[in-house]
Amino acid sequence: MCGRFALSALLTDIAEEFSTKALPDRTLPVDWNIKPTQDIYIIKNDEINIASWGLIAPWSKNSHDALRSQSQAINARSESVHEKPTFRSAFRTHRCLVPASGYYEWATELGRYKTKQPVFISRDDNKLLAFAGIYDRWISPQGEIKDSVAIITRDAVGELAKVHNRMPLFLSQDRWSAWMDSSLTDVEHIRALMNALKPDDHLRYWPVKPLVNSIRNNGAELVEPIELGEPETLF
DNA sequence: CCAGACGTTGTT
DNA sequence: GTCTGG
DNA sequence: CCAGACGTTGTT
DNA sequence: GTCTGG
Repeated sequence: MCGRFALSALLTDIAEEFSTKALPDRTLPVDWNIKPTQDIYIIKNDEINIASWGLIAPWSKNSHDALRSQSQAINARSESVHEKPTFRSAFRTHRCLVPASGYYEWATELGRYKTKQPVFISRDDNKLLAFAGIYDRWISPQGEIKDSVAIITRDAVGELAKVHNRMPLFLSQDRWSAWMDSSLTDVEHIRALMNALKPDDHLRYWPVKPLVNSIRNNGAELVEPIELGEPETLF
């Protein structure tokens, strides 16, 4: 799954990597502990925008409902995103990418690490990760505009399955433009874009200190590899 | 018909 | 807003 | 995702 | 134990 991530690249680097022309009207600080409901960058076609992480249910009646609903919708399952009331409209017409330097996963019972051991996952080629996302715009009764976004997940594969049974859905560069093409509304066609040949291509991971657990902690030390005394090799 | 959910994760 | 369960 | 609250009264 | 907020 994906419930915490890092983005330490500068806006100009993100723009270069995703070939975007338009930049947002403000800059977000680099952050090694990005959490749900926080503002993050999203990429839609050739522009970078800012949206709050966690999709606001379209029928939310006030800002409090909106906050609560988005805390519950930070991820959308790729298997069902096209039919869930909260997500289906955004899935049809508001697809985006979410750039990340890497993300955190907490090991689960059957994996290679002790349960709750945080692990940092990133690319082995220093490129940014591109999570598949869906966003939507919600307007409060007071007229406040809130853009929000959810990250799509799938079954974990390969090495990553030894850490956790779910992982974010990554889109390879050759699918970016089709994914972000809002004129593409055929649901089955869109769904087909989520079938990656190598869902874990270029990924690597290592255990990190539990500093990331608290949202009050931040800094590059959160992603530093650590040595674990006696790794449990169950495979 | 109205009321209440609408989401994901992991764990049992 | 729309669907499901009662 | 994890951490932290989970309650009421009266007073400022 | 479960929900909410960040």
